Amino acid sequence: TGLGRGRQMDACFRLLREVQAQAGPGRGPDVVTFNAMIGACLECGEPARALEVYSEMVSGGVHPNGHTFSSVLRSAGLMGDAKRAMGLFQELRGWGVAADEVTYSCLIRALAEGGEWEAAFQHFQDLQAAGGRPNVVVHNSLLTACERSEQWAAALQVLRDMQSQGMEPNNITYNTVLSTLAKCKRLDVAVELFEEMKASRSPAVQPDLITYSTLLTGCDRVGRWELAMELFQEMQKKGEEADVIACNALISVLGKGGKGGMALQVFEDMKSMWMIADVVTYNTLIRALGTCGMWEEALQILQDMRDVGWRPDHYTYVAIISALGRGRQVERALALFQQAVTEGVAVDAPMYNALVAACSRSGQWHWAEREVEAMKKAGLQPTVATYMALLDGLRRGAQGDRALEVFVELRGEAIQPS
RNA sequence: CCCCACGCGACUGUUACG
Repeated sequence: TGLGRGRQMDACFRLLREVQAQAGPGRGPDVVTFNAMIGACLECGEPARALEVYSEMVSGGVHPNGHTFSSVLRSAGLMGDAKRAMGLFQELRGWGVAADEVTYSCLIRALAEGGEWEAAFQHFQDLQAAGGRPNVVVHNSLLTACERSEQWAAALQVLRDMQSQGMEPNNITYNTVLSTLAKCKRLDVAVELFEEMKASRSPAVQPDLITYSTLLTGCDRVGRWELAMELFQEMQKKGEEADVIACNALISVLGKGGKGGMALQVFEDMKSMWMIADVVTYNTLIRALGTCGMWEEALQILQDMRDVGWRPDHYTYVAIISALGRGRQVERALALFQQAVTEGVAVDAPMYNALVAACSRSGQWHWAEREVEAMKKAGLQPTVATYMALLDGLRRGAQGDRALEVFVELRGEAIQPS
């Protein structure tokens, strides 16, 4: 466990093998040993290896227990593998292990990550039907399932059910519902719920830093930067100290609102508050500036980012290429794309899409065509966004016939036109 | 033998490709 927390996976495995080598009658790795190993794999961000250890454990005749299953269910969740999670839950039954609240929260969480919100509800109801009384955490996990699958009405219903059953929702409960509403662009409902939190008599329910950040994201989704600013100030007035995540969310919403200058100001304020701007901050700011047409400033921020020692990642490149595209700076966009390749940053569809869009916006439809070809050659399937960017270029270049051909082509690739 | 202790598990926010 200690080695796992210290991200020393290899050392964990060496230790496990050592224990196995010294195994004798009544001596050797037991459930707890294996559970600790599985937990260490999770700690190190290796859910697949966690599942391998589990297989090794059961094939070695060691009986898994409840802890084992919660960990392997979490592993399946991290891999977004709902099927596997359901299979593991069956295995738990086969071993005669009792499923408790932790087991259910992990199972529901795994189903959530796999997008299987209906299955999550099904298991939740099974638990209730079996006479179980899911606790707050299990409810919150179910809400996470709603959040991931963007089921805001279901999420609200879960909250109301909790209240009518006399179960005390906590901040996490409210924040998860708010996040669902934000994702579904229901800021109106979110604000109502926020008011409900403020009016709550429960000490466990009071808007916190996460509540405010969630609302900022909600504002971002619907382009309400003024409200976002108000909320941010209200938060500070209440003594909640803004963190990097909240500032990043604020920068994002300001960018979408066309307030590049204000976004830059937030960035400056962060520095004066000794806050460490992280990679997300830089990426968000670059995107914000790009959205506002401020590509020169965006390039400057990219430089600053490097100067302070951050490595641009693929979000950075997508943001900067798209910023340059908006500024009709194709050559620069192409150069930066090349740089991404040189630096070993994974080139994916979004990056090509931004590049194709940059070509198109600059009126270089034949370059756009060339990049789409390059994309295919790289083994990447063009997406709707790719075709939209390409069609935009053909439209600008008055290439009607070619546009029709491309349209037929995309239909043939079973791409759903918007 | 009993009691106790120790070791393993769960929930919320930030950068969406056109």
